[in-house]
Amino acid sequence: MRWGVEKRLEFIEFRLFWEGGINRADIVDQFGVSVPQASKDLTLYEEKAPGNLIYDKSAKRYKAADDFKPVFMQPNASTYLAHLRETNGGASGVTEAWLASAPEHDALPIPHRRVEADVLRDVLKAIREGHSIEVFYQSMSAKKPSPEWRRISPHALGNDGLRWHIRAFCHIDHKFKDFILSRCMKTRKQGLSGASANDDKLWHDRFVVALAPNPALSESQRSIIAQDYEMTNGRTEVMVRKALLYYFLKRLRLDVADKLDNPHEVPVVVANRAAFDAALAEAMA
Amino acid sequence: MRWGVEKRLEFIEFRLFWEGGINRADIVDQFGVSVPQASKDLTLYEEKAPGNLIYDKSAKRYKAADDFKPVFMQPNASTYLAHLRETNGGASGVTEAWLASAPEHDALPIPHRRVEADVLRDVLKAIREGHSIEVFYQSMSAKKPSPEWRRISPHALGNDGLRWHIRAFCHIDHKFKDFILSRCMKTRKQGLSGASANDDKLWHDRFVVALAPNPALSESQRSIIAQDYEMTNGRTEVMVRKALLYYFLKRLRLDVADKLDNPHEVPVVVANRAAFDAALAEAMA
DNA sequence: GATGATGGGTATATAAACTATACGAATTTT
DNA sequence: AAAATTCGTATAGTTTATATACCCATCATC
Repeated sequence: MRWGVEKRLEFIEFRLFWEGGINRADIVDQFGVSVPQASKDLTLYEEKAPGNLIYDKSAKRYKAADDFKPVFMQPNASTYLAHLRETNGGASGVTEAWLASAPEHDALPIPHRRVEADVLRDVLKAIREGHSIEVFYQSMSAKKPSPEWRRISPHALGNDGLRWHIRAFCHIDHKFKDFILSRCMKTRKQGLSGASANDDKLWHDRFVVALAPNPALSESQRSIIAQDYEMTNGRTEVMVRKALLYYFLKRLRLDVADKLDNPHEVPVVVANRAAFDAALAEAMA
Repeated sequence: MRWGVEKRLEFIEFRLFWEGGINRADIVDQFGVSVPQASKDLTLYEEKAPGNLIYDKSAKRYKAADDFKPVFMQPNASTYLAHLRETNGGASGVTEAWLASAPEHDALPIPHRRVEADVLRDVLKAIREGHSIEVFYQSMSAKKPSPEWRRISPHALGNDGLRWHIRAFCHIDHKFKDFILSRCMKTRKQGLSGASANDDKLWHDRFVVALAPNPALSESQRSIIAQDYEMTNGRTEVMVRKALLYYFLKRLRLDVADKLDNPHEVPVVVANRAAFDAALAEAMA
């Protein structure tokens, strides 16, 4: 079966599962095929996935059968929700509007300067080809009130939950650091790499964070949290790169749990705190 | 031009821009077309976007010209980064692997129970068709140590930055509330809606949060933050639904800024704090 | 400096996919 | 009862893609 046909069948199934029904017109709109072709696609889908399709004459619409069994996709809530989130942001670029009758929804607005496509493209190239590059970077350091050109040897990208960083060797400070992608305004001439990606110990080393339900919670609440995090024996372990450990602490509000927050707002605490603090100190050095 | 052809040209352009080069083999792998067809596609691309394509005989690979000008897509860093993030999570479902030579990357792991696809599907249906539904829900309330069936009339989905909520009228408490999607284990019989979506005042009302650079920062740092957030006159305004206001506070760590964090970790503070607190109190009532 | 492997281009005949157009049937709206 | 909508399907013709074949350039290896 050709790629285009396969995609259309996948689309039919996606709509059936997530939105409950589909039309010839939906297919025509999405793929720009003719009406007879859309008919054929629906017939073909019925052939490949017998019993999934029921035509509701009254609604003039195909509906998913009660015992609907997907064959062209694995229904995955995360995927659907990711699509939904993209819908929000607008400007989708490559992605299609697979979601027609999306529910009303909203995500927390995270205000931020946007990343320049050309900058990202050049950084990706430097990572791929293993060379250094100069970025016109706005540091937060008090000594550097205006942006300046800095040579870096990038080797990876990291996301701290709110924004993306470039993980790179800094040719000025002679060590590996994070550079916030949105603070890179321009790039210019490439050069030789200043360090091997393998030498970035904090990036490659991971610390195993042990999380346990907040002891300030009642026993029944703790057991709920244990289920929520799919814990075994009241523990769950999360591998976190040492370079991301600090952000992990902040994002999950693990630092304020016992001080400020209502216990039920901080569901989990770090169980191996001593080791965690040691690893964090190492990462911050 | 047919949809399939268009997609392949878009793919060629995507790879050229973000990964710097493309091969016949890439097209064959991605779309399952024959080798001669991939050749024709590349020729066609050159026709439609003259000058973008340069064949590097030595690397045996088409490369993007220096003055590459995309015609089939708008290069958008957010889109690329969203793709990258999906790569991390695995289990992509519908999305394709447009990224071949993705850079090394990692996102902060956010541990959580996964959402059941069937539950989400049923909730979406209830929202779409405007009826109520029973969910087997694990509340955090101390009075309800084990999950129980609750009838809700959902009307929207909300994301607090870490997880998705159902925004719904609760038939037990007779008010609109958030239900954490991953804590809904099962669903069962539909019923009549208990309230109109329009009556959810906290969902529809938005509060305009005024953000300003943290005054604890130096002047030069404040101006950097102002650029970062694309502020005008040292202010930026963010519209936040009152139902999400509390999460906004927590997620941006606006509550701990002055108490716990190093100023340069909390770049912005709320400028209209009195009004903010009033709106928050209203939302929490 | 011949040899083979690899990656690209192209020609031909054939097959599959798709369009345009047309017409008929079932159902709902007016 | 008439009009509109949505489906299905048939026909003839076009476009797209395949399979197969053969040629060319570059590069690594012997």
